[in-house]
Amino acid sequence: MNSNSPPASIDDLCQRARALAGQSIATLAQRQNITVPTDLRQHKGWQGQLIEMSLGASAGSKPLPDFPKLGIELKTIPINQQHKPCETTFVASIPLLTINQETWQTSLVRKKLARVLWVPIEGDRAIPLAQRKIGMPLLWEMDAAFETVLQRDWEELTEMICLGQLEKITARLGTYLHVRPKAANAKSLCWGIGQTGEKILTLPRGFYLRTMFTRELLAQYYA
DNA sequence: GCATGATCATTT
DNA sequence: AAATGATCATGC
Repeated sequence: MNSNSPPASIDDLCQRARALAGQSIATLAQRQNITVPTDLRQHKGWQGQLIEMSLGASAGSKPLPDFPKLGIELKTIPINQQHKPCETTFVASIPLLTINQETWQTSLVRKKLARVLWVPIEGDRAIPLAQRKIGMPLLWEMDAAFETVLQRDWEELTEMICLGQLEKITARLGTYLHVRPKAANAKSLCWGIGQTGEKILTLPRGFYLRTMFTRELLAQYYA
């Protein structure tokens, strides 16, 4: 599914990424010999995988960064007509029963967000998918200012999960990071910790980045 | 079920 | 219009 070789270096990756800017989804799909779906309703991950292939990322569901050798995570980010992110960004699933063993320093969230190649893509549903264009990618490293806020969010939300306050957690909590369901449907359940410390069946949850976070991030570099 | 990739659809 | 809560596809 991927005949593209992985980038040999960060410079190599950056060059490849920059070369995508201005290209359309149709163009990239043709190069990979794949068909563009009418829309993303039943193909929600398709666009991300197209970019992975186009940049030589290791495809598949391995729990590794997209570019293992470089330690870089790839994230596409849908942007509106004002070039602002119009969706949240999924970061990681939450191991509800064992996250008490984690700290911010050891957390998957911190690992995944340490270095990210953000690839903006037009996401306006009025634009046919095939015609949407790639924006200028940004190789980003978490800085102290962002980390301070992310850490605080992570610690507050993680504490609530550990204390059995799962049912009190809503997506309204958290400045940059928040917690939302991450499931196939409402019947997909997993075990979590309830109010009195008992195990309860609940929806799987994940950490997501608010649009405000990616909006500020992109604005810093493209302002 | 949980990892990968997210967007959809409804509410606010 | 933006945010929240729900959902879709695929592989192991």
